[in-house]
Amino acid sequence: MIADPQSAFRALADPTRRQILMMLRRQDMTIAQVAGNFDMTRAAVKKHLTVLTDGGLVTVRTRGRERLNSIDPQGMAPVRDWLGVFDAFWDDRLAALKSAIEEDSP
Amino acid sequence: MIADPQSAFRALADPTRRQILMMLRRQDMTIAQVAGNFDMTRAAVKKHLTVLTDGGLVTVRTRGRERLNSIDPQGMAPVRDWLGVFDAFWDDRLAALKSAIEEDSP
DNA sequence: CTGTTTTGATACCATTCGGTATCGCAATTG
DNA sequence: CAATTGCGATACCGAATGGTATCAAAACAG
Repeated sequence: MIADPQSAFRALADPTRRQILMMLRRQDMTIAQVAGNFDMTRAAVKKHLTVLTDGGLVTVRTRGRERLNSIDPQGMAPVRDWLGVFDAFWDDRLAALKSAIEEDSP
Repeated sequence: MIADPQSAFRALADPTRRQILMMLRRQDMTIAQVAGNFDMTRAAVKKHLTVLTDGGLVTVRTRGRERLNSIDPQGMAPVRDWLGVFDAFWDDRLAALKSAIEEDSP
């Protein structure tokens, strides 16, 4: 049984959130730091970060009055697992294509 | 340069659409066939299929008055490519975690 | 040709979503 | 203590989204 990927897929569907993930890849950041890189209010960024944490892609740890956001390395596992189902599909398709070609040219 | 994954991520964000992809994995289907597996109107399913084709995940071919929907094997490439950027990140993180643990318990 | 079937297109509705404005709270700093 | 700083929470707004109902068009059957 694999985890429900819905919240993760939902989190990845917004370009701003994917951009935030790209930023967090380099270093952990506070909300204010993240917001400094966007033309939107801190509250809006906070909402995006909430969606990302709900999706399991980001974790938060408190340090004094700061809240550091970091990527959760395990977060994309449900997404990868779901997409992995299609690997077999690709293989099947290609195999079918291959045998079709082989039967065409005996 | 990799393709913009926005439309594909958008398409994958809805559970109904992911379910449709799972169904199309087994066989190509008309809109009516797909709609037969859901408790919603054909028009609603048609909208989902439009989002899926916009995302490059599904292609349509006309056969008589039927419109057969099939999965596009190349459609998920932009998504995979985008996610791939985080592979190196995972490795780095896990390596850092591993060495941190090893340094903690000698 | 007439009627049925499969589909596309549109108008419309309720909900969700991305965003701002604003308030209040906790932690540092003077 | 008071002032500042960083953050969370909420109410509110416009736009997008998921869904229905409905109509028109194309392809096949009789």
